[in-house]
Amino acid sequence: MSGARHEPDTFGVTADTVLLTIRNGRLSVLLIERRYEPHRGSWALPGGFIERDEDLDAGARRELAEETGIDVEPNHLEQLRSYGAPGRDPRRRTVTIAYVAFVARTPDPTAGDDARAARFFAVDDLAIDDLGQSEGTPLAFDHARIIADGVERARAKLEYTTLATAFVEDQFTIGELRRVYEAVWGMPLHEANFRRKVLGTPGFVEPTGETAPTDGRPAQLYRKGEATSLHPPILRPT
Amino acid sequence: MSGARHEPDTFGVTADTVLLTIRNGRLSVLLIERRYEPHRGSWALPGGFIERDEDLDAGARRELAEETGIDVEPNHLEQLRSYGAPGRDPRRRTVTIAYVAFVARTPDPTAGDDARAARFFAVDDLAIDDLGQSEGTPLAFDHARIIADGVERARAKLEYTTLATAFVEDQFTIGELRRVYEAVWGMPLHEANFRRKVLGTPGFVEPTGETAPTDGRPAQLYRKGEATSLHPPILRPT
DNA sequence: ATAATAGTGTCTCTCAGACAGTATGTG
DNA sequence: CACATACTGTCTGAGAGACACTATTAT
Repeated sequence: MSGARHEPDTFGVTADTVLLTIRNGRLSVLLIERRYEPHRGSWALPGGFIERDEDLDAGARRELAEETGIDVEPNHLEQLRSYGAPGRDPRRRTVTIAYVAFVARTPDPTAGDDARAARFFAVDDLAIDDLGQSEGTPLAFDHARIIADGVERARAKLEYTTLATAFVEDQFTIGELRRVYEAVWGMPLHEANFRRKVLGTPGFVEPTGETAPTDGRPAQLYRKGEATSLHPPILRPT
Repeated sequence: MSGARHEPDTFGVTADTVLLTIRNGRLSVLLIERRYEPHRGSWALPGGFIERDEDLDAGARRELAEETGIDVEPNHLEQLRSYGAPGRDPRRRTVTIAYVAFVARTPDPTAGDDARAARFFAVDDLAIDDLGQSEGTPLAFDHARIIADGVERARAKLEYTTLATAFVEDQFTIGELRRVYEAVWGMPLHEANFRRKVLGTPGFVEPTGETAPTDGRPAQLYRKGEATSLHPPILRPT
């Protein structure tokens, strides 16, 4: 960090959150429709300016709750990365600290003051290309790029952590867990091998002894185990 | 991001870089001794305030060069994460965007204006504990934690990317590459299996046809291949 | 009965780890 | 020669992918 020779330039600092969940079997992200300029009427990530004495994580959580009514546990929120290109916000120089959150089913979002609407979009429908541009719904700022980076974080973390359990209810079946992987990775998985890998990874899941009805044979219910990282990892098929 | 209802608080934004290299077979980080308050006389990461119309990456690179005389290629610099706890800088509210850089041998650093000295420290000698506190050299701000996070990034990236080639010269032997892994991971690797894995990963390295003398039989020289990610990964032994 | 999903058993191929042995330089 | 490092060959065990088969529900 620099010495005190000249007064440093000032920035606005925002926190924007990529909240991901599975809706109707599809990986989905929570967006708001902006009520104010800039990008009024565009869809954007929920977020806003960090306050003077507020921790970054707390600010992300507060803004998410204010704009969408959804409150996430602090440990379900993790920093993604920061975006601060000059000109990314036409008002003034800003840096945004992007967060990702992974949740199971939530209550329907309710639009807060700064938002005209708040709802989930299936990530596929946004059709974000390699350059971080959405070919579907136009997104505010550089939020298409941020969403793409957040989705890639989720895809990578499924491989070597127990993140998938964040997307399902407290009790869940192996089939439900598999459908999380399939939704996030966007590909079908081999059912029998998936089961063998999950049950063969100590601490990933624990049986509860209960069963749940399905469209076929009822399934054993499990809950999240103590492990947080997977050894060995469950790798994406090539 | 919030609407325009109230004027947002302002932050100073800095970029600090964890520049890692291998010196004397040990993973080492470049630090400067601070000339000015706060933390005058403490060792710190090179970095400083981002300027008004400057991209974050460019600011990190500029500050690194100003304070240490070391200029890194932009593609050898990647964002680590941001740190912005209230009170982390006693002067004013700041957020720092931390970067990591991975380089082969560099010219010796030369202390710039804000630094009384600049030199490399073996990461082990800093003895950073799980809480991100250095038990050896006292470090300014939250830089011990940032260094620990940067080192963990390097350790993780060796597994699934060709990052190791950034730590060696343009031409290198398999033994040199193995010693990079050993220095970063802090453990000896099985020589024959390491060779088999590296040569069996398409695009990791390409033979040059030349040889280099060693303390034993001369070794084939290789250069970096086209691959950037490793399939399959080279996993850390348990 | 069929359809649908849960769950088991097993074969094969790849690959990591381990180890033995050979090759080629220096002192 | 001994010594050091580079390099090769091969065995074994773990695990991924593929497939066949059985189990248990609803309709």
